[in-house]
Amino acid sequence: MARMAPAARRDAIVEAALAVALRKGFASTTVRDVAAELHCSSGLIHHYFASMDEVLAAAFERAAGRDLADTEAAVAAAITPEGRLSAFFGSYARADQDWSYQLWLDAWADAGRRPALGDTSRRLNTAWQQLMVRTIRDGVVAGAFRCADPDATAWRLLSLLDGLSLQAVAHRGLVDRATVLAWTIAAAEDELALDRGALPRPVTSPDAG
Amino acid sequence: MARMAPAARRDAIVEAALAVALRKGFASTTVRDVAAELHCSSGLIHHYFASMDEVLAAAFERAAGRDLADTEAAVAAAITPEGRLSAFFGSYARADQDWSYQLWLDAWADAGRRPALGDTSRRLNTAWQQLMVRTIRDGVVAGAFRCADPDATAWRLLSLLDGLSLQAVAHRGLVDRATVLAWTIAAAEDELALDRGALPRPVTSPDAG
DNA sequence: GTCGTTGTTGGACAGCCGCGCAACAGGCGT
DNA sequence: ACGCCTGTTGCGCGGCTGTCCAACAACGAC
Repeated sequence: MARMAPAARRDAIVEAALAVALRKGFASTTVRDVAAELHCSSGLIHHYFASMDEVLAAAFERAAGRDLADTEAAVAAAITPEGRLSAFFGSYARADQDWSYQLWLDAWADAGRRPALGDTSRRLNTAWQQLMVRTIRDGVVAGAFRCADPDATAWRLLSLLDGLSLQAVAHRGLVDRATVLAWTIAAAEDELALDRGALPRPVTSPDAG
Repeated sequence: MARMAPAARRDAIVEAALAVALRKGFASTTVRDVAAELHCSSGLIHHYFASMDEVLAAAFERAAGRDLADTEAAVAAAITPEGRLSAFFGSYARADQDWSYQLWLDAWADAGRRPALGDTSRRLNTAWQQLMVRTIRDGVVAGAFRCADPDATAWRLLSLLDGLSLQAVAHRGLVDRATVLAWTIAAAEDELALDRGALPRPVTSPDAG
């Protein structure tokens, strides 16, 4: 493999680790997988990271951070409060993100056993909830929503979304993705004192496989 | 290790696997761990189970099945439809059950990677949902609840409960257990066209640790 | 052009993993 | 008391893992 600047190489490693993790899951991503993805030797990974754990932690942070940024961008791009909230849900429940959501399942399961991963997971989960809190607050200020406790409402909607998504991903087919989205949006309409149908249904790609 | 009757030995293996899994998670529970827990040889486990996946599935089935039976008993013991539904929530969200819920997190995360565990998880999750469906239907027949689609309502309430419980267990302290219970009960009152406060608040033990 | 720094290699290593198997031993029917 | 049945052993296999390291090569400094 061609010689690279340290920063760029480090970046490429994280990116390759993420690509593999998205394909075959967090738990079974190995040093050799990452090396193969990068077409480099396995030793190179350890030249930049003290341990495989660090590689995976960096990959998780990047994946989750990127998803959050995507959702933030989708929310910011919408114009009305209703559109912003729908953009949040639509971005969160994207059909092509099964493996991305699997990363979260892994993180939640291991949070209690691996402190570093647990901290990252807690931090990013809270960031997601706070993004929804801001979206709701803006809507309340604009007079579009009515909500007594945006913080609590955000936790409830996010938890409903997580709980339903969990079934869709872990038990494929038990609950389908379009239903997850429709139910969550309906719940949001109830929480925010909106008429049924007030929140636009985001366009989603069809289920894969 | 002393000779045992096949049924008893099989039982002991499942119990040992469960003990280990509670300590270190399904993903990193190995044949040798279980053998050590039982003070027997690793070969013995494979004399009773075709694969490690089956051992873990059996262990999870036992733990989750026990919880389900407990909840069924609690539901059956209550008299009014409102009492039965509250008993369901109270039993599900018992404060001393962090370890039990951790098993569910592990099972959901590994469901996509271990077929037998995935099947068991799916089956028990559905059984839980069906228990809530029956509880709701009985209440509708008795005239206590109003619900157009008990099946959908059960999935929504269960998913909200799971999503909130997930935060309580994985990110200890972010959401506390009493809040999880209160929010879920309030959501149930909305779903079933009940007045606020119509569902009795179950008594729960205080948070541990 | 030469040298030194450093990104990169690829194999060695010890330690796990699930699984299978031949041998051992305890209890039961006879 | 004998022999059979079967629960039990513990080692070995192939394959995988993370980690380490001596050798190699590309690039910049001088």
